[in-house]
Amino acid sequence: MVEKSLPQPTKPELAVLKLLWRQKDLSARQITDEVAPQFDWSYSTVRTVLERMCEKGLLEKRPANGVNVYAASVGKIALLGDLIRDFSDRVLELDAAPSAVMFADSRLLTEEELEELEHVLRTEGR
Amino acid sequence: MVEKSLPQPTKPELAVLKLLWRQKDLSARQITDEVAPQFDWSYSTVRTVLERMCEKGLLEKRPANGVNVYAASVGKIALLGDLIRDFSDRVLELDAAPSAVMFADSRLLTEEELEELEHVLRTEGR
DNA sequence: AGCCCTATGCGACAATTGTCGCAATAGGTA
DNA sequence: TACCTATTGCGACAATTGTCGCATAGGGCT
Repeated sequence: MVEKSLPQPTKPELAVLKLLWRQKDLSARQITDEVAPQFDWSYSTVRTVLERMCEKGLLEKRPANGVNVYAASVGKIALLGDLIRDFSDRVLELDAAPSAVMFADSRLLTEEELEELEHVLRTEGR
Repeated sequence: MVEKSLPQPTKPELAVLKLLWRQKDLSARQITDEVAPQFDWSYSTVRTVLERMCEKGLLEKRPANGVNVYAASVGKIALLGDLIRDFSDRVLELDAAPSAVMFADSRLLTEEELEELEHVLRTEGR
């Protein structure tokens, strides 16, 4: 099967994704309220970023209740797996991707997700 | 003391740094021979990247034997420490930076360097 | 001294990212 | 229905990165 390579998100893009992994279908306004403070961004800026993320296939936009809401279109585990592999490979030059137990206390992952991640790191291995 | 924040190198920049950590004072030609194949870059491109890295303070250029040679001006451990902290913090949202034993089989580090890294990860912690 | 090859300094251009503002429109409310 | 406010679709511009090519200056060899 074809391995689609996820685009590597920039810092703000990752922040948006994290938010949308927690709560999906948020409006631009809601997203702004959450992430703009951290980056010191205006509403306009956030909207542009959202738009571009849609073009890149990171998000999906859908009208609901009169406003557009956004949802992540890449999975959390899949993307994290990719990022971890890239980091361990390209930056650290490790022979094997680290085991997911290393991330046990990550605020991003539940128990199940951790196992899923472990699996991804093993199989998609390389 | 002032903590100077190292610039985050791009992928090709990191590749150049890795090379120069192994062998310092290489000419643009030598660097090209090493890294260009991986990125499929021309000599010109590599030179531009080197020049820009100097401007950013990642490298230093010095004439030697009639040609310019480049050397890394950021330390390997310092930069890796920064990258690891950023990744564990911003991407993985771990409470504590991982211990360096995790990188024991990194092709980049000797025993001593590993200890040094451990130290950096502990102290500069946060 | 003259020539040739290589290195260097510079300039150029496209794509991506960071960062907004504006004019028009759609929804909700008086 | 008329108005007010929030949303949207666009367009714009600067900085960074990716990606070279060219014209000139330097060194070494004959």
